[in-house]
Amino acid sequence: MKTSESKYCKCLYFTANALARKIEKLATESWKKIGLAPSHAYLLKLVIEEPGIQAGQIAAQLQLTPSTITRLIDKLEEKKLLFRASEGKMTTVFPTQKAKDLKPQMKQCIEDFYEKYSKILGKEESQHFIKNMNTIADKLEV
Amino acid sequence: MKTSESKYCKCLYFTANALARKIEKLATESWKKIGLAPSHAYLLKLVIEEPGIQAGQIAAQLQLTPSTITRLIDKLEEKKLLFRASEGKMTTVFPTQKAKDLKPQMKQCIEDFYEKYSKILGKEESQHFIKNMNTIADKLEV
DNA sequence: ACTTATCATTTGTATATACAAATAAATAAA
DNA sequence: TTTATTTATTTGTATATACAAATGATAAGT
Repeated sequence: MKTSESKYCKCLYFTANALARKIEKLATESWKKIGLAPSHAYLLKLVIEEPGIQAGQIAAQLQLTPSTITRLIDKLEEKKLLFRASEGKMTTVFPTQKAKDLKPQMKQCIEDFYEKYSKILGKEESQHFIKNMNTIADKLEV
Repeated sequence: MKTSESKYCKCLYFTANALARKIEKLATESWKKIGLAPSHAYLLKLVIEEPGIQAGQIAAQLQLTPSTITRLIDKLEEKKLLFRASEGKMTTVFPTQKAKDLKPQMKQCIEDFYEKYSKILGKEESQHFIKNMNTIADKLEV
């Protein structure tokens, strides 16, 4: 059933969640080539771009709670894609060589995802929509 | 950090998820009065409106997988808010009296949520935005 | 210097969600 | 009528996420 045909299509909660799930699915497809869940992929990308970034900063950038970041880092550490280095009470995170080697393929996945959705939604429209979502998310900030 | 300040604010995946989480939070607040998670609340509302609705139809309406619906019904059954009645291979679901009694309070929660977000986003804008999300979700339909 | 407060991270626990496999019922094919 | 196929739901298992409490490290107050 299409979202707009659902009884709850008028509800902000329902609509936003249904949309996020569909986008998640699309993203998952694109990242499947390198066997990473989208959230893992974006965290890894961040660490590759800023080696030594602090866990707390990752949380802020990805807008996830610190505990979620701990769990994500755990998984990526298991996969030997990054490692922690403690500095006092802080935890800093670095990419492994394996992760660095993945960089071009990751870029490919991102492009793939971008192509996929802009083909469906249009380049202009999707950019505009993303901006729109950001504006609204910022307004909802507590 | 605001969504628009994140490094990933240009990414559809990231933005849609961050937004959904913020909206979830807002909705959770509104439903807290009667101690229901938003997803539970919407499922229950659906069953109250259509007593005897089939599990599969609930899944279609809420755009969740059948297994997720099973789990949600389990929880609501534990709370004595609804009950299953098997009809052959189908499962139909009915609200209990307790659920029916909650109806006015549920209405209140929905209104509260609506007031909350339209105060922040504007009535017009939020309606428009919801429509926009539906359109996009439909385009992403496989 | 010692105690207390604060801060960053992790752990314990709980929830929502999904996929794949299992089950159970209804329908079609033989 | 038995067997095979399809359909609806549930179960087993796994993931992402969060909140609250615990831990460990620094900083502040005395």
